Amino acid sequence: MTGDVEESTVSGRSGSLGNGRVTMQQVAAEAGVSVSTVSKVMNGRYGVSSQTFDHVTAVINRLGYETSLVARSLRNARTNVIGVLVADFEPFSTEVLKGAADAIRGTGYELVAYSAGGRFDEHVGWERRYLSRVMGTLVDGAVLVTPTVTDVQYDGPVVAVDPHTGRSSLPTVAADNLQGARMGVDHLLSLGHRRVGMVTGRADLVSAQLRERGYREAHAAAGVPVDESLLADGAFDPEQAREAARTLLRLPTPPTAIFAANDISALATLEVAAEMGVEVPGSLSVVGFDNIPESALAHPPLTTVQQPMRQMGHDAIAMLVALIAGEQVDDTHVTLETTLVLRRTTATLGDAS
Amino acid sequence: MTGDVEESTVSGRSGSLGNGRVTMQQVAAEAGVSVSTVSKVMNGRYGVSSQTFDHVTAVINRLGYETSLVARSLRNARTNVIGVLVADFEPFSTEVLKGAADAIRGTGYELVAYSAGGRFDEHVGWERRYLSRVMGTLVDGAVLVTPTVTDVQYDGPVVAVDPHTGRSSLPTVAADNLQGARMGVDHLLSLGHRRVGMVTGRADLVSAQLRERGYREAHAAAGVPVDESLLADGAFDPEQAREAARTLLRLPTPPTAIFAANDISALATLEVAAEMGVEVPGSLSVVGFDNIPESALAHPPLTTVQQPMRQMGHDAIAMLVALIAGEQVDDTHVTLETTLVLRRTTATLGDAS
DNA sequence: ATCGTTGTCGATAACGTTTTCCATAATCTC
DNA sequence: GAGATTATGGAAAACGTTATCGACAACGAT
Repeated sequence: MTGDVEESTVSGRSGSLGNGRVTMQQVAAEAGVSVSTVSKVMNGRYGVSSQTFDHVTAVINRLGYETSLVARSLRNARTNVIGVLVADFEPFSTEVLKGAADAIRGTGYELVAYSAGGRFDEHVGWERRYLSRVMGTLVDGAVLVTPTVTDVQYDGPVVAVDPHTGRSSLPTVAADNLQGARMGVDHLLSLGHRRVGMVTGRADLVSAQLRERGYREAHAAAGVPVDESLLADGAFDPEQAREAARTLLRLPTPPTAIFAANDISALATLEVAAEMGVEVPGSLSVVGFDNIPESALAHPPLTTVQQPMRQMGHDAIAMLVALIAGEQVDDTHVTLETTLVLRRTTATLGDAS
Repeated sequence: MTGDVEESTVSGRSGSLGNGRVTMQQVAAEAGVSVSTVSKVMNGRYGVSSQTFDHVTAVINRLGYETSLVARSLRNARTNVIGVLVADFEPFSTEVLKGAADAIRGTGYELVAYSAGGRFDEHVGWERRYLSRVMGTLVDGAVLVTPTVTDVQYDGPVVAVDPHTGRSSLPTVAADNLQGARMGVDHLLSLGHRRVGMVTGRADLVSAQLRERGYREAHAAAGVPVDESLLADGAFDPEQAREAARTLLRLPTPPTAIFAANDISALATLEVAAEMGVEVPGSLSVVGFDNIPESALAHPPLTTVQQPMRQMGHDAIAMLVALIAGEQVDDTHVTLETTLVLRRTTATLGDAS
């Protein structure tokens, strides 16, 4: 009656099949029942006596049977997997991934990450092709974390986590670039700075445009006119940002503060300042945008506008799960607040410390 | 005869099916051929005239048909996907992932990353369960990048990228911890230091043991006796490493150099030195291990022993692909050389700069 | 004693491919 | 022009599940 009987019967039989894996048929044969019954046992369905349940369970364990997920997926037309497509494993997407991994817990979905491997720009439309390939066959839904996702269109359950756009045809989770930039520049202005320079970002990205707009709006709100010569193109690129910072600091009357569209750019600005012997924050205040991990380690530690990256990943998954479940999602364009992280690169104007 | 005819026939029909995706049946029906033929066209198999080939291709494009990967996998008993299991998306595993993503190109495999989401230690044996679940059903092979993979056993194509062990029952790609540690300590010794302290790592990990052994061997080779009071337990933990560094620097005759088993520990040591007013590298030289991205940003930038993380990911994939193909792999325990990255935390003994 | 009920279990048809094999039509050889 | 060869297309069986439904025994109720 008990399980001991199971243990003694047919021992090495399962190992006989070449390379393969134990199948449900084999379990059924071994247990002397039908595959239907084994299936029921595996899924805890109603309609099997506790006797046979125990018996089949014992056989399953003994044979080390694991259900074939592809067969199940084929049959059920769903995979219970959510895919996250990242352009590359850089700090931003990695943080988003962590948030997503956190949010996936308890949803019944598995999370897998696909990386385009950096070569993203080479293949325009990669996202599109990726989506048509894996959606509905490998994953039930997808989160896109790619730099230029704006033009992607897709009808299935897909949400874009977008550091660079507030809006797209896809459901989106993004940070409030405008508000963040305004806040960062406001901070500088309230410190007494009147000549605030800006290292701008890639002109084609909405995020960069919004951040510049925030810069202007902050000035307008404070009644400070914008000196156009104080804006230099950094293009979200370290090298170009360095160049932009140099341009700014070599001005006849250089700015006393610089707002960078990017932490990368802000870090570059810091380097240039150090090169030129400009004290930060003594003679120059700097504010960045993003709050990538490196910012805290810079010298001095960078004051910056933080995007809630983990939160973005989290919310994206939550929204996607709702979307897949067919629930009515009220707002498909979530905008998350940014926060100002005060560190040591800003000081009141004229303050030598 | 040409393709124009295709464009004009049946237009909106494909959109009629509820949620679904275009299937091969539909393409076949639409093109007026059998599914076999469509399959042949999709896979470029022999036995279809160029006429029908073009015709079917046109229909495929018009309907936007994509082959169902799960059905294909079920039929072929292979998925053409390789999985990488990481404990968490921290710097080390992220770098490995990049190397892997790079190596996967052109192999015909797709790469997906699974994260245990940090909660790794909570579930002992997670790797085991993961493997039995996904292997042979979602992936054809797997790379394990987990902290304590030593005890995992599995017969399928699996290779472990292991920062902490030179050997395990699984095929392994690892860095040469012994040689690296010896090199790091050697550097210190050759700079004239005679009292070299060590902040050791987690005693249960082979990597930590090897690094300590390297420390001792370097001393032996240089004919310098090891003062046991100069070893303090850092346990690969920031807090504990700080404590260890404090202990070392408060010694009656403190060390003039410290070798840390870890960059994390080295960074902690740097902090403690700053706290206590000990000049680096003026009064204290420091060498770390790993070369995580943060090290370059520390102040002063950390001299450290670099593990070739990208390379490890790359080699792991290469080996795994060979394993899956059933090729004879000569050495299943690859050990990669480490290199010393000289930055600014080391100086000759007594040199005030 | 007969007739529903319930409780168990198994046959079977999908799911969307790929592949092997067979049927036909077209072409070639003598 | 008859038989053999070659091209082309399709039928059907698998891959390993799950869900629906029907079969059957055992049982209580009338």
